[in-house]
Parts: sequence; structure tokens; C-alpha cells
Amino acid sequence: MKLTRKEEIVIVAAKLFKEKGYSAVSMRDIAQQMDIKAASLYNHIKSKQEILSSLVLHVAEKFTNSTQTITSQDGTALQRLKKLIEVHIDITVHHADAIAALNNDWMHLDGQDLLDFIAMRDQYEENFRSIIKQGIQTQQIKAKEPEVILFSILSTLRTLYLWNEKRGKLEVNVLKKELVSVLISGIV
Amino acid sequence: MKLTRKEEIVIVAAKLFKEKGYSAVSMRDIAQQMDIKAASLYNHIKSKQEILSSLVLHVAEKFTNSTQTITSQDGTALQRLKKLIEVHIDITVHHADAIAALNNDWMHLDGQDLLDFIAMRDQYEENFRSIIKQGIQTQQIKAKEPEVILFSILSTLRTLYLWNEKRGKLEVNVLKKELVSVLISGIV
DNA sequence: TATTGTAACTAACAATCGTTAGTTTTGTAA
DNA sequence: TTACAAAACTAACGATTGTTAGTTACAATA
Repeated sequence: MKLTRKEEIVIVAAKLFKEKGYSAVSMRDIAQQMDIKAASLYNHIKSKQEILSSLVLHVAEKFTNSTQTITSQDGTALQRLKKLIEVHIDITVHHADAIAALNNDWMHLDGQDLLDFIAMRDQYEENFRSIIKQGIQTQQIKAKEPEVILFSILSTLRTLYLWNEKRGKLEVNVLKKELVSVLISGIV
Repeated sequence: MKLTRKEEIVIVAAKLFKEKGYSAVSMRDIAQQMDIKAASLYNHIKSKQEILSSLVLHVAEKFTNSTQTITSQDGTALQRLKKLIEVHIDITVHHADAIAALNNDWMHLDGQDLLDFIAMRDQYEENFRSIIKQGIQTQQIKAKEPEVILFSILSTLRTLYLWNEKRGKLEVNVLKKELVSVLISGIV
């Protein structure tokens, strides 16, 4: 599958955004990385903002869709929680750069894009939360503060894009298995 | 204890950095928030960079110092790991804004400041890592990939500054206890 | 060969950036 | 009241920002 020029730009921009953040990357930086002039970028994109929203909303939708699928499946709360974690890991490994922007630069979205993103993020969190609460109710999960559990799991998953680089030899499936185990069963 | 004008500026800047990131906050933004003109800031600080490095290096040193103390104490690996987590939570709760900059804007430090920061961060991680490895060796901790355990705990701790706002009613000591429990013993 | 679409270019714009110089206001101590 | 230091001000600088307009190079198609 051949990439459009626009897709190439978005990919290159994502790498730069990951390193310095959206605001610290200029259109001239992006252009230089593609060996063209800044003005030439505008043959393919409407604005710098459009790069960001392509990047962030695309992967945000991916999370939302996957989550919806799992939540509507059957199985115990714990099974679905594990599945949710695994899917999050999968998406992260395949879209590490975009997720950096999603984590760190979403606040630079504007207008409807910003509202859409926040809605998706809140819904994603709410999905996790409701499964955790279910798990507590059915006594599959310890009766801790649900927010603390939610926070602990989501923090780890959201920061995974940073550690994935250093993952090195560790294969994805091993990472998945180990991480699910650590998050669910603890370390003692 | 009365704050110097410089300290006031750093505190105000930290709040803004937390919301939009270092690069997206202008000196005029900071000045406006203090009800003065941008040029007036320079009666108290040398540069925008100095604000960032004051902010980041100060709290980085705090982490380093606390860690050193604990590592050189006695007790089992697991006891020291718990203590490390508790101290990290304490510092985070009391310096939430500075930690946002430490997490997200450290790469905008320059020169020696950047090198110093990276050295401190690496050392901090290495401290955690060695305690975890010790714990595995003495079979207090499950024989998982040490990097996965390290990553899971540090991710949660580093993102705590975000959730601390929503902590709401949850008292610090309760948070500490619950979080240590979730990180160490898991949720099932 | 002529045409067309893609993708690059040069040049420039208005706005904003961090920062400096020089000056004035303000509060405190002699 | 005078003197001094702290902290504000106005005005401006050179550099960089995202972006636009108009033009050119090149390949594929008719």
C-alpha cells in the first residue's frame, strides 16, 4: 500500500512531535526532514493544525472502536479487562508516534476536534471504569478505590509508547503477557 | 515564609507550562498572568530557560536526595520499594506543577542543565531497578522481567501529578496506602 | 507533441517570539 | 524630605512563526 504525500508528512511530523512536542516543531522543521521547503507542505495539507488532528483523532478513533467491540462482548469483567489491556498494548506498539501526540499535544487541538477528542477520551476511561466496578461487584477484583485501580492501569498503558522503544528483544506477545500479569496480579 | 518575586514567577509559569507546555507559553502569557508587562519579568529572571531549569532541576534534586536516603537505609528490598513509592507520592502531591514540567518539558533544557537532569533521572531509575532485582533475587518479588515491573511502577508514579487534581476527597495517606497495595499486590 | 496534474520552488506577509535599553513609579529607610 | 533600591513601565530589536501568492520542473496521459 503506497502512502499519499500527506500521509508521509503526517508520519514525519509525528516523529518530530514525539521528540519536542507540537509547539516546538516548526513547519520548517517538518519540511527539512522531508527535504523540501516549508511552503511545499501546503500543497498537501491545509495547516499545521490539520497534521495534529489527523494524527490524534485517527488513533483516538482506533481506541474507541476497539473498546466498543470488547465492551459489548461477553465474558467476565476480568476477562474483558485483560482483553482491553491487550488491545491497548497492540495499538500502542503499532502507533507509538501518534500516541505521543495523543498523550502530550491533544490540548493544542482546536474547535470541534478538541471537543471530539475529549469526548472519546472520557468515554474510553468510562469503559475501563465500568468494567473495574463490575469486577469489584462480582468480587473478582479487590475492593479498592476503583479510581486508584483505573489510574494505575491507564497510566501504565498510556506511558507504554515511551518504553516500547527500549523493549528491544522483548517480543510483543511476551510483553503483553508479562504486563497483564503485573497489572492484574501484582508483583509479590 | 515570604516568596521572592522570582519564586512567584516560577510558580505562575509552572501552572501555565502544565496546561500548554513550555514552548506554547510565551513570556507575555506569564506576564499577563502576573498583571505586569513581559519586559518586567527580566528584572527578576535571566531568561525563559532559567524559569524552566529552576523548576525542573529543583524538584529533580528533591527526588534524587530522597532516593539516596532510602537506598542507603536498611530493610528488605520490598520494604525499601514501598518506601520509595511513598516518598515519590509525597513529593508529587506537593510539587504537582513542577512535575508536569519535569515530565513533559525536560527536553527543552539546554547545555549542562540537560545533562544534569538526564544523569539524575537515570540514577533515579537505576535505584528502582536495583531494588527490584534484589527483590527478585531474594524471591520477595515474582520472577518477571524486571524492566516490565520497573516500567509499570514508574509510569504510574510519573503520571500521578495528573490524577492528583481529581483525587478530591481521597486523603493523601489513603492514596498512598491504596496505591502501594495496587502496585505491589495487584488487584485480584 | 501538447496537455494536464502533481509537487516542488522563490519571495514575501503580518504576527508573534524572547529579549534589551532606557526611563519612570513606588515603597522604605535615613 | 531626601536617598536608594526594587519593580514596574514604554519602545523597540532581530529572529522566527504559520501561511499565501505566483511560478516552475517533471512525469504521465491524450
